[in-house]
Amino acid sequence: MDARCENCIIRQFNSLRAMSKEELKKVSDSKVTKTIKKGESIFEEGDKLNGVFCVREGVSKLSKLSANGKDQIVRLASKGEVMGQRSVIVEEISNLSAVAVSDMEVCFIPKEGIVDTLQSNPNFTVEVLRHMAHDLREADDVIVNMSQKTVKQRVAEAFLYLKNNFGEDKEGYLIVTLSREDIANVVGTATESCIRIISEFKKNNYIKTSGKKIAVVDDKKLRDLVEGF
Amino acid sequence: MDARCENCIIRQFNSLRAMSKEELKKVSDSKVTKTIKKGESIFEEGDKLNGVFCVREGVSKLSKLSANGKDQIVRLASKGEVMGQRSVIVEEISNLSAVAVSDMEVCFIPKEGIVDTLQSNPNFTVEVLRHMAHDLREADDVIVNMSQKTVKQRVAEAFLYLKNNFGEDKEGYLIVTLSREDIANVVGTATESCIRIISEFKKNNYIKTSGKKIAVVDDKKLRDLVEGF
DNA sequence: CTTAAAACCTGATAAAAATCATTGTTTAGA
DNA sequence: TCTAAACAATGATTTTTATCAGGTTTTAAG
Repeated sequence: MDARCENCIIRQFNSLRAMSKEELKKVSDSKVTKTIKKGESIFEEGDKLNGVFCVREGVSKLSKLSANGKDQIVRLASKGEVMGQRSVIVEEISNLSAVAVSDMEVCFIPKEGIVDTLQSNPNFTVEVLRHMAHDLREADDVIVNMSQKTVKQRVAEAFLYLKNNFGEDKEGYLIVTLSREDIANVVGTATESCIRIISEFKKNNYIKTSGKKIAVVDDKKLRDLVEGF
Repeated sequence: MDARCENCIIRQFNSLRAMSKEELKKVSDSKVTKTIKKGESIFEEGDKLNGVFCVREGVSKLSKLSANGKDQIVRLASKGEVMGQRSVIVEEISNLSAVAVSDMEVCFIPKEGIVDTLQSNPNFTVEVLRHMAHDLREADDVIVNMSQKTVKQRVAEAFLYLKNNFGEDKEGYLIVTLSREDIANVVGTATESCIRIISEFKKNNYIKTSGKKIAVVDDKKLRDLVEGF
């Protein structure tokens, strides 16, 4: 039994703590660890998933292809998060693609381990349910942001999100380094528009850049912008 | 025990079918029925909900106020749907407001009935979980639509949605009649922009109107528009 | 180190959408 | 049935955003 993976499961699924020791052992024992290089795909929209993926190291983007050929990034998953739960629970093919944004290490948990526990351990199920209810609430917020905020506000929000959720290095640069195109795809805009806004933020000293790395310099100004001042 | 309400619970919560007879009876017996007039509020963003509301008759809009003062309608709930589940499950204050779009009849189910069953009946919990996983997937789709489709495409989509989900009367007019402002708030646009697009659709004979009632005339053209032709 | 490809950036322009202003039309209530 | 308020519609204008076209810089592979 791999303690790191167990922790990963517990933290990531955010609910597996309700599993009994034996259940957890069973799940953890059946895990398979994979190394994935930046840019490689973990699963694709339309794939049938036979289990869930826990992120141990690195960051993955979960995206959906839109009719016009653009990818919309729906969320980012990093250490301690699980990908593919929904598809496993509803037994549908995946509605999202997962692609590594940095070199990654993920562990795969076959669905049997999950599904069995769902059936037999109500506490576990309630915990998963709580987690999903929380995600759904966040999705409501994203919908409101997407439809009511300007591109500029959404870009500002994206930087604050990256800072608060993934942190910054000693020099203040965001740990998660996305390409301009990826940022545009998170925000739902054209890459050029995104770059223009980044240039403007840089000129205003809201952020600074070094290569493709970005650092938030003026938190407050970005927050004000998001709030509409 | 009120058979109509029982049906309402079963269909709406979409998962309560997994409840045992006794559980269902207990829940149904504790129900309170309310009549709500068009325009009246059922609950507000920020309210603490002590139970869920089943819609028996009429339609309600579930919306969230954005920073710029506009309401974003996140979904519409009609006969057989439940409002407030998420807040009850995660025991958080409501993130949405529910306002009647037509005269309504709703029944209130105190949270104890739900929460007890969640703890004790794994099948029920798994069903609720499935339902929520499904909603989350739909939310992903909405996010992609909002960020990647034009306002015109979203308006077209809204009419198709209203037709397919709530139906039309003998003359072909949509049963759910929303104000232009409400349509704009579903689509996430300015009321005037929405009206302009409605006028254009009318001119092109995609739809026809009679007062504030709207009828889809050319399904295919609207679908083509949504798909980007 | 060289070089090709990918990523980034900027300007010009066009298209989409929001806003402001005004008028016409419905609707509900006195 | 009259009237004020709410709603719908449209024009003019501005702002926002996308698109196209062309550069420069960065990156990775030989």
